[in-house]
Amino acid sequence: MQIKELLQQQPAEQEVIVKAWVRTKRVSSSVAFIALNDGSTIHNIQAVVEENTVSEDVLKLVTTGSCVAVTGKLIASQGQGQAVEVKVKSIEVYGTADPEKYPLQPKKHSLEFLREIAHLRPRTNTFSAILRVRHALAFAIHKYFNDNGFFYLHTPIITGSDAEGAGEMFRVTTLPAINPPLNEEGKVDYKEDFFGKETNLTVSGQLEGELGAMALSKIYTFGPTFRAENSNTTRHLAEFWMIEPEVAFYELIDNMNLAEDFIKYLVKYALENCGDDIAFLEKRLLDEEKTKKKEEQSEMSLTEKLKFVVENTFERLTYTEAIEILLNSKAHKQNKFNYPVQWGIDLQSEHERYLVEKHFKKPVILTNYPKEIKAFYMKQDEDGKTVRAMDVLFPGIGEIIGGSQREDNLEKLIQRTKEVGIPEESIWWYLETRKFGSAPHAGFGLGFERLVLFVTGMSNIRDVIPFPRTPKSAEF
RNA sequence: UCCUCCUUAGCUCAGUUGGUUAGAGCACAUGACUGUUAAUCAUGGGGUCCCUGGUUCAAGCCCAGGAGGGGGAGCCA
Repeated sequence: MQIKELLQQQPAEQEVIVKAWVRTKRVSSSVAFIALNDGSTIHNIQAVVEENTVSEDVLKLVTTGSCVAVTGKLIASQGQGQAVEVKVKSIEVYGTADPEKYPLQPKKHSLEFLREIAHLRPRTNTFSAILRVRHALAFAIHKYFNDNGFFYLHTPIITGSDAEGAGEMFRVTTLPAINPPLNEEGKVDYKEDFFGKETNLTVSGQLEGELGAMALSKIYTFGPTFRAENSNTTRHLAEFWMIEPEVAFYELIDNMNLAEDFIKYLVKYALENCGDDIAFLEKRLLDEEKTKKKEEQSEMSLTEKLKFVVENTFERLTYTEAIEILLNSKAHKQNKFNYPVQWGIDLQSEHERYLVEKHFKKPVILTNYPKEIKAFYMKQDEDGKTVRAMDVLFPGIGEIIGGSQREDNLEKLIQRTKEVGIPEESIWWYLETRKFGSAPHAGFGLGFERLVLFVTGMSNIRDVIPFPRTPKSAEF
């Protein structure tokens, strides 16, 4: 039985076996207490070893980090702090952990240090809580879509199109790194490569997702995504997970409604199903906040923040309206922005942060951006200047969703590909969806780790994925 | 990639103006203690001061280069 279940049992001296890792051991002359955790819950179960039940030699091997199977009786706890505990009959040690060498101590460790021991950090309270929340959110994503008539479409991880324009790509090749075959021009001859052409890891499943939506109407993808950008920030990974719904017959407004409903559902699901873990993370956050200056401390606790998102509507406004607000802001008038504000600029983090954290103090959906700063596939507005793009901006995280209604008019789409320099033949299959039975449709990409960041209240994206891949870092 | 800060015991960090044998808390080991909650108390062991080179009678401290890490920016999800 897992500890999560055991802690909910009525203690009636029934025999139980607990297989778990030792968190701490406290010994006095006649009794020893062992805190055990198997990752099923944030809570430990306490095993009580009374004198002469377990040999000294065995008890000596029970140290922080070791793995044991404890057999005993489940009884009501005599001490404070827990309802039940295990009165130990015997202990089998599965694996020892030399206390001189085991890096996790029963004390607070810095997140930076834990990142260096990513193979062991799931054994800490903080990371096991994060991983359970991460799981719950992933499950809720599938549940939401399934319950709403969406089909899970598996888009390829290896792609032959380099036209998505979402960022630098990782090359996939079986050609030798030294002396690869060359063509007549002296360049690498990809005709000799495994796929007979240049291939990369996907930067987005969207283009293929659209193909699915043009047949199944409502699809979503949820898979790993790769960007070879040299990004060194708290919100970027080289390998991350992205959710991309794509829906036929949806226009921008439907897309916004979906995005808002979807996020609220996920946050609510976490609140309802991960209460213990979120409570733990909230406490952790509170301790951390205490070390900060007063003005930097957040006004809301983690739970309050999550409830606030669930209970309030997201602010919706156009890019043009956002620029107006920025131009009329004190920050702009007092020259506080590092980047000047003007219609046509790509909004900088400081601008987004002003809108979300200072002006509206809630999630914001920005729409109808200038076409020059957005992707070629976004549907052009009637004014010829803007496109039906939408970004969902969250406090502390920035862009959590980027999406749009797609251009469904073949001529207009071809014209845009020409303007931005994408060769038609490289995405002929994408263009054909507009040639045969085209339909209005829309979709978006949600950064999974950014969502997990928000729900857990963590601040570095490397701490919400088990094994982060970032520039110069792919250990584990 | 740019800006900025950091690197001293297993962990978190202190280390004065460059000056003898580099410190603390926690962890760990040993002992004490009839029920603890990251137990408590006592004692003890533990150091390539990130690396390379330089300045100096003398470098953890100053200078140059490099490596690793944090935070911010850009790119985006």
